[in-house]
Amino acid sequence: MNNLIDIPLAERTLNTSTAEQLRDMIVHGTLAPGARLNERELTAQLGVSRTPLREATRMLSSEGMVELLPNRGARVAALNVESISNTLQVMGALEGLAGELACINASVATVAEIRATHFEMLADHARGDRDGYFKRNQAIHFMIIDAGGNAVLSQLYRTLNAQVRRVRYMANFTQARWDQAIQEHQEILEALTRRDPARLKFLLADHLAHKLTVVSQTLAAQAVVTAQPKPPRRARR
Amino acid sequence: MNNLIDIPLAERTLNTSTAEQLRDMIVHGTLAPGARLNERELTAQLGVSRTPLREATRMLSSEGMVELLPNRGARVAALNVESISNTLQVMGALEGLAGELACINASVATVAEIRATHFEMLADHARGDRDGYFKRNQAIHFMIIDAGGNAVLSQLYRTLNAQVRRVRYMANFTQARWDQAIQEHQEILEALTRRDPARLKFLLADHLAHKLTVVSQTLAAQAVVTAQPKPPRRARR
DNA sequence: GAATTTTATTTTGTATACAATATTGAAGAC
DNA sequence: GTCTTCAATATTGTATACAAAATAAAATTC
Repeated sequence: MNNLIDIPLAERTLNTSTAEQLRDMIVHGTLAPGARLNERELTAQLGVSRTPLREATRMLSSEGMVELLPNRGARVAALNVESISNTLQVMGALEGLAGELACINASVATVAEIRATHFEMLADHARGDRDGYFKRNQAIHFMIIDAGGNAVLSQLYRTLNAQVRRVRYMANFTQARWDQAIQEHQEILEALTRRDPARLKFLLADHLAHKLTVVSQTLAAQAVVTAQPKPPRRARR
Repeated sequence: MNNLIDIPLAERTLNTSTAEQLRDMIVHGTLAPGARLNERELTAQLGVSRTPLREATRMLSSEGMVELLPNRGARVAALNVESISNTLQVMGALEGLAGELACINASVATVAEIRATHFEMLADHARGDRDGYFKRNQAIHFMIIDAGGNAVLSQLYRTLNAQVRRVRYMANFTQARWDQAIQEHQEILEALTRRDPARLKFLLADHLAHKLTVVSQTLAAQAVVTAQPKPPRRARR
């Protein structure tokens, strides 16, 4: 008989992949904050029936991506300064913990890989490649988080990070701030290399606090982003 | 026209209440760690159809309460020392943050209410009323968390707390540990009253570390708790 | 005209039907 | 006896059908 433990080789099912697609659409802004999720439209668009679509939206609601309105379906969670600030605060606490854990648990190979990615990020910075920079930057943060070896922490961090990624703060990311962020990353890498948990914790928290500043400015600038208006309905009979 | 913002007066729907029932069953151990969630059985038991039941289990999977096995449904997430230890570590980081925030944001009235509940908890301790103690204890921790004024943090803490509540660690909760916990709570209250964020953060983290010890012992003792065996199937034709 | 009621239509919530996969038990091979 | 093979059954995944609620348009009142 097959043992229950060793089976998740598994093909995925529609609810999971639909959730992934919706998450992407929300992160990329295709589904704007506050937008209603119309099941008929989305089923047509994604080519699935209502059942897996609804299961997907319910999963997203538990992740905080969408809000459920009883008898009115779901809408994309709002993106205001307060909710993002709250999220970043929590991420700061999680990064702090991850930093401490990473100092204890990170293998030499992992630190080496973080260092390598750090230099690739410096290259992106030198070239002025912002997209590249953001990718490496994310990768470094994920590696530090994962180096802690706490799966619950990693999972939670990713969920929260997706929320923050919904804010497109490129515009408010000045060259000066970029240079400063690079400097901060330099210190982060040094603290990790020296395995100095208190220092690493402080630096990561500080780094995130600066990010909060940039994101807040962005949100204040674009004020409340809402969904586009609905098209008119066709005439009766 | 009705504004979208002010509507969630709302009656709840079946998926939400079913999720609540399942969560309770899992927390109380009616659904043991590792147990498969049979849809036919559960629909009969809860009196709902498969659709809301499935939506509920999908929500629970995003909360980490159950695991989804593609084409094999869902099972209650395992309860091992590692996952609980991970969860408690994260809760510690969150409590630390909450403590700092509470020192800044808690109203005088809130602190007074926490103090009042603290004394009721002392009464429970004096009477040896463990159930009462656990309730007040939970209430105090939730009040501190909520006093921080970070809704994301509150929400996350509650989700993680539900996971930990699945461990019934009463047995390993000795009188000595109980007395010590009471002492720790005394200091926590004092730090909050003095609005000393660093101290409060330390105390809360320390308090949770002790809890981890007790929980670990419990889990080590009862080893791996698994589901009861299945009843035999009726004969063919 | 504006405000209100009524009716049509859409949208969501829930149940069920059908299809695909997994599991079980029995029959057969050895 | 144990190990395969195979068919019956159960279980899950997905689509659809039906019911209830919400929404929007039209009709009515003032």
